[in-house]
Amino acid sequence: MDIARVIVDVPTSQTNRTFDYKIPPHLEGVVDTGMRVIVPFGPRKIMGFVIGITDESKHDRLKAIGDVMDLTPVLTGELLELGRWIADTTLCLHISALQAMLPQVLKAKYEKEIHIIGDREQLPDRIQLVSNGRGYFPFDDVTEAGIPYSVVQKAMKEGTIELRYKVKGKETLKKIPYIAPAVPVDTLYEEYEGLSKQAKKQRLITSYFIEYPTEIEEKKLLEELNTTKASLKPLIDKGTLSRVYKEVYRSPYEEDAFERTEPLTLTEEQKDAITPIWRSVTEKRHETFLLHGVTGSGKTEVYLQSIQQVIEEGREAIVLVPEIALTPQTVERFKSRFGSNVAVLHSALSKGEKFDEWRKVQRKEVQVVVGARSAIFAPFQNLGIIIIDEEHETSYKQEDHPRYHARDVAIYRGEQHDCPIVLGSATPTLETYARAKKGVYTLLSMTKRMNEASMPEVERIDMREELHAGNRSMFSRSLFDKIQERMAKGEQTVLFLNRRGYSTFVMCRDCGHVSECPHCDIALTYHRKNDRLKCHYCSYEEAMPTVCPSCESDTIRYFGTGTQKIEESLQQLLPEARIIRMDVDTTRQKGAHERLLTKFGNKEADILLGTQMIAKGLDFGNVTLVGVLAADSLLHLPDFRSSEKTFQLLTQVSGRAGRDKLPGEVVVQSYTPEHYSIEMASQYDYESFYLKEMKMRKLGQYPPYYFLTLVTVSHPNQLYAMDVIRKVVTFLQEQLSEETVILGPTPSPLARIKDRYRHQCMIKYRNEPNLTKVMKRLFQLYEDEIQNKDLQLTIDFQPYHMM
DNA sequence: AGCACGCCGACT
DNA sequence: GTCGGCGTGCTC
Repeated sequence: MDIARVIVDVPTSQTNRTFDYKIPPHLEGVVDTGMRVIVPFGPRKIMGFVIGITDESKHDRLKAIGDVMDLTPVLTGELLELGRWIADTTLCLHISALQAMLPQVLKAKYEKEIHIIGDREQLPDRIQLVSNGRGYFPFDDVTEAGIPYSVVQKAMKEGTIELRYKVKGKETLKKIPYIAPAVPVDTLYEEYEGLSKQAKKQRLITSYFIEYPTEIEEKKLLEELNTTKASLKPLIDKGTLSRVYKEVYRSPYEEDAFERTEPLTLTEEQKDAITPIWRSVTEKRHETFLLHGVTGSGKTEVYLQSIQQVIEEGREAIVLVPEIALTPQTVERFKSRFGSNVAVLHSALSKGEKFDEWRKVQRKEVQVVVGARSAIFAPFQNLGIIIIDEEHETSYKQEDHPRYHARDVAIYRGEQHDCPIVLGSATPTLETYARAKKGVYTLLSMTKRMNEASMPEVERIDMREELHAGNRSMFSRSLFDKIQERMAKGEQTVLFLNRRGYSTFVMCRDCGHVSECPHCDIALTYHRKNDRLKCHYCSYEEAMPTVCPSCESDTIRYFGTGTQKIEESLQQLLPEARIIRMDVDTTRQKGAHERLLTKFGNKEADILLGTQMIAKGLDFGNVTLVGVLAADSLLHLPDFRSSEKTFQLLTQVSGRAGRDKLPGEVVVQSYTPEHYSIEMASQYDYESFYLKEMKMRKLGQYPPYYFLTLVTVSHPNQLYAMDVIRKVVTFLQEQLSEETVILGPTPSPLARIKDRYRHQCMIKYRNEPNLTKVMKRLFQLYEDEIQNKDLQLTIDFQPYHMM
């Protein structure tokens, strides 16, 4: 058993297989599956994952593993299996699947260096110059100096220099210095006696360690004894004391800052919901639950007490929360129940912080992880439950490689660990609800809000009538009156504006010219910070024009997110109102999101005006009015899920009103208030919406009746891309069944990105058991063009965005 | 992906 | 002759 099977860190289809390496004697018993190793690969050295250990190989003349990068495996056996499964089902490279399961800092970095090994005198002058006396230096220095590679090559042949490849994978552990006595107490006494009378501080320090002969954090020691490093240094130099660095966790959340909460008494509904979950936990049985509970019905308490049960049984829990809802408020609810038994993983943490939280899991220091999508890969070995809150959120699907859906991964892991999965939502996706109705998932319903609160009354306003009545503002008369009422009573209002299309673009008012990216078919976005225009898809940037590039008029200006405009007009109508605006502009800064919410929570404002980001998780008791300014802005997008998204958003937003004792009220403005998604959302009638929408989906042959798969082809040459997609469609028509529908080929909605033309086709099918196999063959068919002709082919199973 | 190797046209 | 540009093939 001295051969390791390794997946190498070379993301291309040609190396998408294992490579065998000999385990050298000094690493025998050290190398283990799931470890990262450094291996020679051609002339260089690269990182690889050991996915198996055997005693035979088809290859003779194996190279040996260079070194290990981990002392304990970073991937468990189960995660290695999961990686293979993700690669198989989403058709991504095996290495990409493995990398996706680990924190960013564990990704290897590579350095190429030139080492001088021969006589310096014999070095070519130009290299001599670059070396500047150094024994080795980065390879890039040579390239930057404009020295041709042949010069390097020659020097290598002559034996004066050598190329060395380095793999850097040292994750940055945060270390802080501790001071400890380096000699026994008796010796400390002697040292103390030997110190001169003038060395007051040194005597003080020594006497401290005579009294407490254990290690102490350097900072604390110096503070306590009111001294500085200067007096510590001679003691360390003499060898009386020693400085040791100890690893610490970067702690984004101070543990003791959370007041502990006790489990609340469950309502009847909550009890009914939690009992089957508990049963499944104790019986160690995999089962997927859909916890369908109206906003404010206390889903979180059900999660918390389910987790409690899991912890008591000595097992572990993963809680997924949408990125946008992963606010300190959410985290606090888990931290205050389970304290330091919780690790938190989300994008707002620095890479180092994420790694530290991940390591708490790896070292079995916590039993609970709360995090966004990628937290589903937490390396627990004894999972007792996986909870996915706000199951309908689209952020659970990763949009680039690997294109996995956290829900699918959760169910896969649940099967492996024989544990339940809980999908929670007030507005489940139709796919999920349909499965619950079919009995694939177990449906648990909670229809009442806690503390007897009723759902706020919703008033639908027809903005067409407002217009007829001569009101041309963004605010209906009713909404405006109600805002004023709240202000008079000292209560608060949340105003919600759906963003449509792209945030801030630049348009000429004279000729309608819109500044677009020269490399992509998309409008440029205005960045106020440096007064420049930027492309969101490539890194293109240009200065904000002062006159229109097309007609030279000076009426060119940028159009804000809408929230800005509304803020201005609202301020005009209500000069005394204190308004907080939350959108991409005001929350770009780190921590701004939280700061604004705290401000609003402290009642330092009357109105909170914002986009999507305020739809979730806000829980302010003093908010008694919620206004939706343009409910139909999502509705007319060319997306078969637009009705569903509208329903979800309206329900979500309405749930923000009247969370506490005060009754809430909701005003929904739209130009089509009679649309079923708006009407049924205002009546909180999920069931009717579901039935109606299912009919629409059936008619349109959309999910959940049909599955979708999107195939996109891109290439710098448009004709070439079109030619390929046409052939792809022909191929698919031959390979797939009669009933399967292929739409297209068509240009993608974003027809050009980074100077690449994009064409797509959509596959709609009911039953296509061999689809993955067919798609694999499709990849093989174009392997050469992908490798050598700059062709890109992407396949997205169950796409969320049709781009 | 990188890198070597080989073939080609284009320069000092 | 040597420099750089690309196409091709390989990495245990």
